[in-house]
Amino acid sequence: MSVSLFQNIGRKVGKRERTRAALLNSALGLVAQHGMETIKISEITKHAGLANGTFYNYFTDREEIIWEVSFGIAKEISRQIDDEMSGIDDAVERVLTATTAFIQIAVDQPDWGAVVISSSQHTPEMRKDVTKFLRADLQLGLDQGRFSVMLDQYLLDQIGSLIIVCVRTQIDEGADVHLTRRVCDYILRLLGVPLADIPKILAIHNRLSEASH
Amino acid sequence: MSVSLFQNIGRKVGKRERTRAALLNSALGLVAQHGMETIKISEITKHAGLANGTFYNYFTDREEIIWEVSFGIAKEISRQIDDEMSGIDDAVERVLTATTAFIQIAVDQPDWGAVVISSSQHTPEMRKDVTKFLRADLQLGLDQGRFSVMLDQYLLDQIGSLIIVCVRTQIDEGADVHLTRRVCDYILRLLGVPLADIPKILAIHNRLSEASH
DNA sequence: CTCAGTATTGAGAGTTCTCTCATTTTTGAC
DNA sequence: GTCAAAAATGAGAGAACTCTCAATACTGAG
Repeated sequence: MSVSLFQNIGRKVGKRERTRAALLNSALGLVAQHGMETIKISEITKHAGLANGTFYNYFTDREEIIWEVSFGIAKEISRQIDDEMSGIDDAVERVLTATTAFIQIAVDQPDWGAVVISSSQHTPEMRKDVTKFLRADLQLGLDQGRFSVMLDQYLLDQIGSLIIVCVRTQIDEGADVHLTRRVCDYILRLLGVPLADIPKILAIHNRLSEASH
Repeated sequence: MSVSLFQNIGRKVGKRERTRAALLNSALGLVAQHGMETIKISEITKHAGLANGTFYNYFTDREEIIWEVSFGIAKEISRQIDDEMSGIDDAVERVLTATTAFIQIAVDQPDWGAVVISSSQHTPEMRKDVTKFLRADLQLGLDQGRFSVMLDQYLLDQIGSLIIVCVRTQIDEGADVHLTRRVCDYILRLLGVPLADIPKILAIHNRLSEASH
């Protein structure tokens, strides 16, 4: 889990791929520290132990490497969430699992979390990506009569922003599973799950998620 | 309402104040267009019809003018909201009025809205300021037994983020009072107001706010 | 080991800004 | 109208980067 994202483990992987991965990793670390906007090419290469000019053998400009870093992380997080969700049928449980897993990953790997936060602000395209995995499950929950809310991009953006605030708070102030539980509570409230039902639902979810680890 | 914020209307106001206001207004417009980070001093002066060096007679650097712009807007919005809230006693109605007024102001004056959005991302201090006006009313609602939720900074940040998403959506896609009504709904749900009570509360609120205009 | 193909290097030309300051212009009290 | 104080000006020194490219170093197939 704590292995770098852009690392080709293959023994005899071409040098080209290794250098490329070094640059991507370096950029990932720096974006996490200083945000996406202010990062310098010369910092990326220096931090990767390479000469300035090497950057331009691999990327045309800052935009390009930032985009690839964001996209790589989004893809990897999606993959991990999909893994965790296989075999869960109940719509409510799926929403909670996806939310919890996403926050867990972003908080465990603060570099990733920082990039997710930056991306959600600067790359609207990425924002939709983050909430995409929720849409189908929310629709399922509506079909099952579990939610009472209007499903559209606005709702997804609102739920996404709750999740982002949860991640940001935990990155700033330290991991705290209570904050994750509270955001699950908030999301269920927002979706129109009756207040009286929520404690039981959360208890079941927490029991399930602890059992699976 | 559509008059510029940093404009001293006084007939014979000192030249110093007028130039200062011109710079602040220019910065406000540019921050709204290009965000807080990437704004250039030379753009500010050019857009204000002044020479480059003049900037430094008034501000030490970019940070300072950005801070003053943000602070000025936050103060003015607070003032306008306070006006609107005088004489409202019911905690729930106060929360809805403050929320609606804030969104209304930010959307009517997109420059202000853009700055509020930028500030909420880059200046944590400003984020607390924006939610400060809510804290007392939420406490009041808890005392009155109207809300069922734990009140702390995390809750305020979450509610603040719902409001910011509402503002951002309306700035991007055009003003739409339905989105404001929906965020009021979401906030009441999040605060633990029973689902069954919410439609009536919102109907009363909308009637009141239309009557007062 | 050889050598052609790859990859890396870093000096520097070019660009874009910030911030200073000697000079010029404007202001307003008398 | 005068004139000292206040304000504005803009050329330019300096800093910080980006991106290029000729030169150099490395790699691995034969």
